[in-house]
Amino acid sequence: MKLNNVPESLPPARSTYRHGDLRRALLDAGIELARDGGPDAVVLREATRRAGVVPNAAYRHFGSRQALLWAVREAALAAAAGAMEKELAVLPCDQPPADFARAQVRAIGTAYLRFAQAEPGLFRTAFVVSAEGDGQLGPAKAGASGLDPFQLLGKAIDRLVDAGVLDAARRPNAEYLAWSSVHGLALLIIDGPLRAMPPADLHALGQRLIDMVERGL
Amino acid sequence: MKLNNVPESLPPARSTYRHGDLRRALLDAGIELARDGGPDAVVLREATRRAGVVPNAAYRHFGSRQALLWAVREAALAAAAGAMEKELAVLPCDQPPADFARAQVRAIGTAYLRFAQAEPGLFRTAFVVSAEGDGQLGPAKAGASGLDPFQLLGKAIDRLVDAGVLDAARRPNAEYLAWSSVHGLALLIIDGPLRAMPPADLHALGQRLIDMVERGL
DNA sequence: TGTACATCAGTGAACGCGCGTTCACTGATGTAC
DNA sequence: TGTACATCAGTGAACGCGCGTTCACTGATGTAC
Repeated sequence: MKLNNVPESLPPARSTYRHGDLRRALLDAGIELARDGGPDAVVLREATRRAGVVPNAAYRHFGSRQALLWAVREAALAAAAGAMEKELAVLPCDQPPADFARAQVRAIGTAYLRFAQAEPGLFRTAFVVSAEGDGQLGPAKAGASGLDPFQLLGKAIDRLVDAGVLDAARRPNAEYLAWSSVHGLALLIIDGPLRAMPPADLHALGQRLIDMVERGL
Repeated sequence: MKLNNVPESLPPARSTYRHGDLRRALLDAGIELARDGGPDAVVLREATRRAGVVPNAAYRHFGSRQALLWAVREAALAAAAGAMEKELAVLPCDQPPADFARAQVRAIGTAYLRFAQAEPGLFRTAFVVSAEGDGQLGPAKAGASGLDPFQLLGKAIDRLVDAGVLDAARRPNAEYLAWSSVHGLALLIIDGPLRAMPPADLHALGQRLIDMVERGL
């Protein structure tokens, strides 16, 4: 398999001196790293390696490792938002407003859980801000609708109020209650004691959790 | 301030060749590190430094860094269990069984949230198993009652069934639903978007969450 | 259309860091006689 | 009660690792004349 003189499994050596779009390549590599190992796996040197470039070349495009990590996180948030929008898009519109509003909230919760299971690394990169992140997290990036995952949830809960399903007095901070439940379950699943549960059971448990939130909110 | 010739802020140099109880000292240092920085901060070299001992001395007592981390984690779990037991102990017993059972579940949830806020580093060490932990986590260590936090929750939910508050059909896996909610909120608080919320509001939100779970279970 | 030049993306080499872990050692302790 | 000795807790020195980051550079590109 040694058709050329570069070690296999390395990206093909560039023929050009300039890369073309190194920023994009580094970001893609970073996303791949996050996908496989979560935020801690997003490492400058490995990203440059995958892009077929010398380590310090990254500094033309990202001021620091943190800057790259933030960019990856934005991509992860956008991916999560996209997953939610996709789940919302398939909902039938021809139903009573109350049912529709409820279905939207359920869809968002379901999408959150599905995303966590399908892409645990990206999920952790998007939503498990490590302690050193502090207050530095900028405005989260959006899906196609221009809304980030948290805003999507907020809007869905607003619609619950509009449809008369949720008492307006209970509205304030309700998104945090819903988010907590679904976020906690996601974590128990992706690296907690629920790791070993079969996917079908996990889905059923997720739906029970969402039932619980719907009833309890 | 240089009364002796050792750098300040270092533990006083031992006069004896043997340490006395190095294992304990390393464990204590590890717990302190976890308290300040979570599981990732539990670092062999720093623990030995704090114990006033050369780095490799640790290997007389712990086979690896992981072994120390597990010991610290057990201590953190025991601390969490202890906090729950304390919260349970102050509950008045002279109330209807249904109310009592409910109060016990609430007490456990409240203690969980309080523990997360009071000791975020230990909380993360106990309950946020990093992905590389895999299946290696042994049986969790216990509080005074001999039960770990999860078992305490399980028993409390059993009592909910016994008291007729929770339908037996809903019992299976119910602890995971409750745990998810409270676990998620704890994480949103200790290193999520709720970091900045005033403690009083956080407590209120926690109680609303527990209300939600109680109603929705 | 052709040439001089400024720009700046990627190179090459090196830095200091702290980590986990291994090796052969030394010297205080407690036990057997 | 005193001495020889085995045990094994802690020492000293070193290893290799991968990381983020800085420096002075080089050479392809695109623009101005």
